[in-house]
Amino acid sequence: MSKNAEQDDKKTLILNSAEYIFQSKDYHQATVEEIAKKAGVGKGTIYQYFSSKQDILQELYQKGKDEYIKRVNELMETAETIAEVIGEIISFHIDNVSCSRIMLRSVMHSGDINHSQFESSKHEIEHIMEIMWQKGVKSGEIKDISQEVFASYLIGIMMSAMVHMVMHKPQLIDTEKVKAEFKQLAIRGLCAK
Amino acid sequence: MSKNAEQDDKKTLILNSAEYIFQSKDYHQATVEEIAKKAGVGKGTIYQYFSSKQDILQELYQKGKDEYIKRVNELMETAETIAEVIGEIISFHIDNVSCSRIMLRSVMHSGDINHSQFESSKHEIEHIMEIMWQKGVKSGEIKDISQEVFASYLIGIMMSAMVHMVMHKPQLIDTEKVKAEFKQLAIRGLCAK
Amino acid sequence: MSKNAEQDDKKTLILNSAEYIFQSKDYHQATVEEIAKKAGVGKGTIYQYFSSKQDILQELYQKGKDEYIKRVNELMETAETIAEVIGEIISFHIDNVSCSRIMLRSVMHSGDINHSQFESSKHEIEHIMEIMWQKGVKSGEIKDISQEVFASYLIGIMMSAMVHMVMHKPQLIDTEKVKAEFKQLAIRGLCAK
Amino acid sequence: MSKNAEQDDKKTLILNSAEYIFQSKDYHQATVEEIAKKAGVGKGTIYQYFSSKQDILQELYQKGKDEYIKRVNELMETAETIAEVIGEIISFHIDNVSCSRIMLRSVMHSGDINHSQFESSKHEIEHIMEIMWQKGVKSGEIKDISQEVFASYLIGIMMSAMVHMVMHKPQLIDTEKVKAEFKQLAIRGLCAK
DNA sequence: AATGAATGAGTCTTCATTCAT
DNA sequence: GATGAATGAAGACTCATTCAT
Repeated sequence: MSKNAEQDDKKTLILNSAEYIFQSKDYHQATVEEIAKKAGVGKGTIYQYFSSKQDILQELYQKGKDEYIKRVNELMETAETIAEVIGEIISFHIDNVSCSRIMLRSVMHSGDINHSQFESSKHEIEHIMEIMWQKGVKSGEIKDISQEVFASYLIGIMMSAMVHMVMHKPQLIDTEKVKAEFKQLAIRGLCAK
Repeated sequence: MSKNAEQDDKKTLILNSAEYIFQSKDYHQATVEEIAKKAGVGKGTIYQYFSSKQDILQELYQKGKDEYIKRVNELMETAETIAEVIGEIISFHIDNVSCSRIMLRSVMHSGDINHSQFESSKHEIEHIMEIMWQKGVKSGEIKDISQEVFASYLIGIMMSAMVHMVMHKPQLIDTEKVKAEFKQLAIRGLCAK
Repeated sequence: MSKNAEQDDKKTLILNSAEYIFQSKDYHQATVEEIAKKAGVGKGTIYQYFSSKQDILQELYQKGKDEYIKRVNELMETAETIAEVIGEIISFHIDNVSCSRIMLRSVMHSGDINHSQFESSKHEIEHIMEIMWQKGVKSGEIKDISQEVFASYLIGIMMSAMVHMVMHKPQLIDTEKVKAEFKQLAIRGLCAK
Repeated sequence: MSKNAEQDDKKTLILNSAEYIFQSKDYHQATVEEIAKKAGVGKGTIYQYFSSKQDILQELYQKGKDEYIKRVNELMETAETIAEVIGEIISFHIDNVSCSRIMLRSVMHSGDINHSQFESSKHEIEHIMEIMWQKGVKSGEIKDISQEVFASYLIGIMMSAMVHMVMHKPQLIDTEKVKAEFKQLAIRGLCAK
């Protein structure tokens, strides 16, 4: 394995550890030491891969958002209707709770995330949603919903799916049934018959 | 003004100041000194009305939740259909962004709020949603949505509304138009024709 | 009752309250509020009779010491032998534990007491002990003990008595028996046969 | 020097610094910052070796008491008479003023020391004094002093030796002469002829 | 004169970050 | 490169003291 690959491995290791810790703890409640311990490295090592604690959150957020955007773009290319796209996005959120959680946190304490970075990814997400909205309007699926409300609504549905997963014990949830219900709700709301 | 009223005034003053600060800042990012300064009182004064920083958050949360439950109960008594109830709830959230924000924060860092208090109010909210759901099922408005998903969805709509208010500059929003759109989305999603 | 007498009463009230509190608590652990509450007066009232918290301790110490010096001087005039004087002093300490306690505290954290005041009362006590020592040497009761050690020893005996009273539950102590034993110890030690 | 030894060194360094500070200041008057400065380390370093300010006092007390008990036990094994033991203990106290001081403080503000720890060491000391008393009674040295008073007396003598050292400038004291006098006093008091 | 609400200086304690090994 | 001991800035909280009523 090359030098570079090794480095990437350790960085990923720390990032995964941070993701795990941030799942149960606030950014301010999680300590760098804790993240280091979970990753099985020394506290100082963290600072060889990240310039600060903030930076870990930034990269985590960036990574999550990039994967997300990529995924949604793929969906948009293959899907016929936006009903289908929305259905897939909801599935994605239910299957990847931790990803949603990070994104949700970002909205809440955007203070912890570099402002300009937050703004730029906000635009990125708004852009993708604009495209979805245009597609829906063109296909006749969306009739009476403004672009702005469409975007907020979609985010809210994702949040509610996430809240659902967080509030109920995972083992008691029939994931497939929940996915189906949420899809129906979302699509029925958006797409006027 | 009586002694008691004065005391309530100062407590309310601090509570309002805290509410304002917590709007733009995380619990951990907001400092007691900051809250005091915003309220125009000394640091020590805070501790005459609250036992700790946590206590401020608790009371804020409690107050917000109590007002909310009271409001929803009132709505349920007067409204004819749950469509109407839901419409009013959405209006409420759009008009009282800070209230939603506090509630949303509670879900995110429930760690900052006394656990048993959080659990008990979770039950309270679940209970009220159960009643709404039953009402909707009885009236035939809700047909194919399970109670759990109904609750999560409703929370999601509220979040959507909140996200919308947070993401866009208040002065650029046509509040009444936004309300109408969100109501339509919610009711169309929930209430099968 | 005259104005002056009333004033003295309230001052004494506070002083007694402070004495009671300082019995179970350190100077720094006892709060002014606590002393006020015990005395049944407002916190602010304390500052009408004392310039500071320190001042309360000073006066308490002064009062205790003055009473003590007065008492010992009386004893010296009436007693025939210093054995008798010492016996009476020990009785006094066993009967007035709180007084001893204050004095002992003074030695320990002399930092809490105004330095020059402490020095001056130290001299006062040394002076009275010098007189006792001279009396004992003259009467032949003391033969081979230097004046300095005599003073320290006497203080030690008092401390012993106090420690005894502090360490054992008061109700389990046969006060008269304890007095007799301590007297015997002290006199036998000091007064060579 | 090994890692472990280094660590012990720094802990000891802090402990010594604290011992020095507590000599002239009350527990509450001494600040952690002061202890750190005296030890030549940062404030934060203290908390790598001690969990709290209290913990420093506890360890200091524990250490002093352990050394003391060990020393007295050694003396009891080698000494022929308890007169000899007592003499040695007095010498020890005069030579180790700071140790006595810590012990004396413990009696005074036992509130600053963990209660159960205080109780357990009280029993330890009482136990050792019980053995001394039994030895003295068996050898005929102690005739008419009860065990409880014997213990208090011995503690008092130690205190008086300590007070003597504290009250007089060290350089003006003829240590050997003082030791001899205190021994004579103590033994003559306890051991009836 | 009496009060207690208001205050902020002073403390302990935490934790992100640095740096010598 | 990896480490974790050392650090001090920052923050919650206490309490003696003041002062308006």
